[in-house]
Formats: sequence, C-alpha cells, structure tokens
Amino acid sequence: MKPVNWRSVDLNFLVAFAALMETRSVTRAAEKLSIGQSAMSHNLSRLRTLLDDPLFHRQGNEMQQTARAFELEPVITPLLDTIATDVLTPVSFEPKQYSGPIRIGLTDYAELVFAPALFDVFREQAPHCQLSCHPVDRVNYREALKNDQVDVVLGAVQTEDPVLLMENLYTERHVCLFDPHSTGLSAPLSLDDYTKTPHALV
DNA sequence: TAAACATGCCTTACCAGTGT
DNA sequence: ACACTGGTAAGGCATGTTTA
Repeated sequence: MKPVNWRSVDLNFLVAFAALMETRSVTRAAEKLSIGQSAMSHNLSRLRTLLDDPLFHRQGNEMQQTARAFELEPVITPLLDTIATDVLTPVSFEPKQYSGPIRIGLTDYAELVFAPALFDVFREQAPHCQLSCHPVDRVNYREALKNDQVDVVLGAVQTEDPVLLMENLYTERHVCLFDPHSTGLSAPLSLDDYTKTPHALV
C-alpha cells in the first residue's frame, strides 16, 4: 500500500464532500458549512487534487457527481458518523460494564477498616471488575503509586507530592492507654509527659 | 443575461525553527 | 521562556469563465 501523506489530509475535506454530495451545489454546500462560495470551491479543488478525480461536473445549475464520487459516498458518510458518535462524543464510565483491574493499596489499618466494605461495594456496583488489594505502608505507598503497582491508596498517609492527588475521607480520634503503676503517670496526661514517655503507635 | 463555479491574489492564523 | 521570522494553508474578495 502506498504511504499516505497525512499532512495533506484534512477531515474538513470529507465534511465538504458530504455537503457537496447532499446539496449538489458549491454555493449551497458553502452556505450549509457557513463558509463562502470561493472557500468551498477551493475545498473542492483540493479534494480533486487529493483524490485525483473531478468528483463533480457542472451541469447547468447543478453539480453532477462522478462515478468516483458515488463510490466514495458510502465510505465517507458512515466514516463521518463514526467519528461523530464514537470519537467526538465523550464516553462516560459505567462501573457495571467495567471488567478491567482495580488495584487498591491498603495499609494494615485501612485493610482492617475498609476491605470488607470495599469488597461489598465493588461486588454491587462494579461486579465484573478484577478487584485486588495490595499491602502498602507509610514509606512505600508513593513508590507503589508511581510504579503503577496500585491505582489508589487508602490509609493514614500524608503527601506534599504535587503529582499525587489526596482526599481526606474522615477524621479519627486517637486515645492513649497507659498503666499508672508502671509509668508513674496519672490522668489527665499532659503532652509533655506523653512525649517524654516511651510509647508505641498502634 | 443571470446564476453558479473557478481562480488569482490577498489577509490572517498557525506552526516550527532560531536566536536571545 | 520569550520574541521574531519564514513557510504553509484556509478563507474572502474580485473577477473571469461557463452554462442554460
């Protein structure tokens, strides 16, 4: 097949061709596309060069299609329809139709809190998706996202990375449990006492 | 002769390349 | 990053050509 010089190909030529086929008039086709008669005539001239065929012959006040134009019409018309409907119309995401993978990175705590509910929600709203959960922690979650190992991360993590988008899901209240005898502390616990005392974050 | 198409020339917009 | 420049293409104006 001969290589195509796409620089010389313009989608508007096909639109002009369709308008000419419909109106069989340069002037009316120009009106239909809201351009001047000369502009449409130029378009027809470029089409003729591109397709190496006169495409239309003037016969009185009407432009008669050539055999080549009749050949091209059933190709070009559905092509324009396809472009209008399948290419230029924005597609909306339908979770129920989606059958691809969804990879969620979860910290230990997030897995404990969210995993069962996530499973139920995905099974109901995106029953065909391939849901997988991946263990991450506060250290490696950035790498997991940037290396495309997960699509989203759930957990008590913070990021200043402008590439990563973050949304706060909820605020949780933490409590401090301590043994007054072994620590020698008493309630209420001051911040100073808390920070001075060895402790574990669970 | 009027209507419609074709064409030369011009303006404008866009893009790529180049220099600062 | 920005400005400048040259090439290219689209579209309009004016006018020539064609046809009934």
